[in-house]
Amino acid sequence: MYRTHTCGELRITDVNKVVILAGWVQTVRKFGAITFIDLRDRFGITQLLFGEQLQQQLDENALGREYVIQAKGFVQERSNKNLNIPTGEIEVLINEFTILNRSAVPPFTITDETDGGDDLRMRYRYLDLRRNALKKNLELRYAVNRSARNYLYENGFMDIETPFLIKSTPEGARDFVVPSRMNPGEFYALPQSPQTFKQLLMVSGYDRYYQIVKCFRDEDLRADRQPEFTQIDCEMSFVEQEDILNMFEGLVKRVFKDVKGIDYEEEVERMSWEDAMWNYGNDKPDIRFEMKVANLKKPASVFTGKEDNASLINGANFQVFDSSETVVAIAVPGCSEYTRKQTDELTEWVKRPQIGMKGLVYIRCLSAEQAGNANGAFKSSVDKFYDGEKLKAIAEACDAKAGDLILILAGPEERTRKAISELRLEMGKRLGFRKENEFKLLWVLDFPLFEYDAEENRWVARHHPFTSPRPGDIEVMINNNPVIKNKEKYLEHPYANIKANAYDIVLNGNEIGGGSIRIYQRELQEKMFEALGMSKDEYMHKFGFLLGAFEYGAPPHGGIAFGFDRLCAILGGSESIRDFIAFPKNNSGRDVMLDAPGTIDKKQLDELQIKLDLK
RNA sequence: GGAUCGGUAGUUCAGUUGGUUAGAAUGCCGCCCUGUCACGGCGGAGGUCGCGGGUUCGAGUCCCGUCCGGUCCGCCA
Repeated sequence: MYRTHTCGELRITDVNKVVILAGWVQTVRKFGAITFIDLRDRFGITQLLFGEQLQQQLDENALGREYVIQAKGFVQERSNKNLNIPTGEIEVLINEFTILNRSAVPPFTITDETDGGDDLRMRYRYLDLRRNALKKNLELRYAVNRSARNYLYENGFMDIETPFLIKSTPEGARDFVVPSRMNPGEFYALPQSPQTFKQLLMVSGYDRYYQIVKCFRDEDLRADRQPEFTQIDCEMSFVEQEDILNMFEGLVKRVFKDVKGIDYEEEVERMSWEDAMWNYGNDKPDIRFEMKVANLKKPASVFTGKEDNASLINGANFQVFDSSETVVAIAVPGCSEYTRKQTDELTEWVKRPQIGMKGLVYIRCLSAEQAGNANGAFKSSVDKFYDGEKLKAIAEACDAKAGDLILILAGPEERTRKAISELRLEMGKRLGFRKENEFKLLWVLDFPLFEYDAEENRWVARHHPFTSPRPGDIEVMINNNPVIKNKEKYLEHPYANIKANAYDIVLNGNEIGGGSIRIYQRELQEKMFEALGMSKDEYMHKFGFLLGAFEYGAPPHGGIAFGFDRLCAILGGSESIRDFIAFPKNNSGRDVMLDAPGTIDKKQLDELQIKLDLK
């Protein structure tokens, strides 16, 4: 028997018990005739006390950090207690010990605040995983997993595995491919998601399917993006959007409860995609704080149902505003006393290449007290062009209050809207509005079904090609020719306004899941493929199996997929999903511990009949 | 594909306008220490300044190239 207890188990009530512990040496503290050793395993740390009679044996077999030892002794109350750890009231007075295995000196300290850099910790991931921080993350990940499975099980969902070796369907992300030895010259693709399989399962009648499943996309990485990642993939039959929203906000609430102990009682807010873009500049707004975008000017072709305030800023001979497609602003609360240095710093911030603005206009809304008069005052970087009255009108349009700092960006629609969204998030962060322990959910609905691809002059599916249009838009889709005759005026094409029967669930400004009600009729699915510019030959070749299945009684169905890694990261209060994956890849898609990917030998290539022709 | 920041002791970092023998902390090794828990004290070892080239009397420092790592843009239905 290696041990009678774990290193996190013993308490004051265990005093006088004879115990055997096994684990890793965390620290050795030697005091001449006695030695303390902190012994660590996954469950905790227990202090061992080696008395005088063992010192000679210790001198002959020096214990280094991370040595694996087994030690037998009896539990005694400490004379000096350490109330910072659960086992801190006791220690084990050791009679005998064995070194089970030695350890080389670790390249970094295995402590909560490690001295190791990212790269080093990745290369020695098996050591990094011994640290509390990563252990807590993986425990949290498992807790989310269990909570989701329990909820789905209780709601009649069934876990069904789907294959990893499937067919390449180059709509959307790039596939990872796997050569087939038995079928020379042919390749499997790894699934970007089990999308078509779960739809086929609905056709087969396996209503309420789920899977916590690896998905693969061969695209460039980010801190929150891995080439292989995990989804909670779900699908239901005989449902409409409302059923899905209820079922899966229930899932997230259950995870909050089980994992964080949070009762999320308020109703989950819902917002149209158009309102999200208009008010936040972003399709996944962080609604923990307000600071909504004020639309001072917009191009005529977008947000056709919305009104801007162009009359307030046009015609003042301020070229920047007059010549810009879009002028948007936010009123930052309580920042009217920003100094020139601070506004200059913000200007530099928006001019960084990632944001790409040419400059920043600000208006300081001084309170009566700050201005030293009864009415307050407005000080701006554009005082030359706008007098006090005009600035006041702009401030009102921005919903700014005395004491606010209005920040205004101007430029081309898409980039400027994105920039104001980034600026809003940055200011929210600086002002402490993005609280780590506050969680706010949001459904974003009514996405456009199509996006315009200027390079290929065609429509691409915003979500994926199996997403159905909103019920009212099905007719529009069927009755119109998808071909775009006038590139410049693609926004006037009927397809530009078709909305999808799709939904994203957003948590604190992060998309944690998304899904749609699917197309389940062959004719509409064919129309969709045509709309995306595919020939009949092409879509039959790629998706004939699905179209065939739709002819045999496909039920109405829809579903959702959650980004499991990202959900865990957010619940764990981290920006990076890598800390929540046991063995992640770096930002070049490499596993630096394995040094993968790697070359394969000639024999393997020959068997696959593959010849390399590297450029 | 592009931008940007970084690479100096085992590790995390500092290193001035280019100038003597490249420093600190921590870790490691040795000695001392009976109540520590970031133990303490004394001593010691430890460097191809990522790599290659260039400028210069002289390069960790400046220039060019390259490799590696971080972040971001494009991309990611």
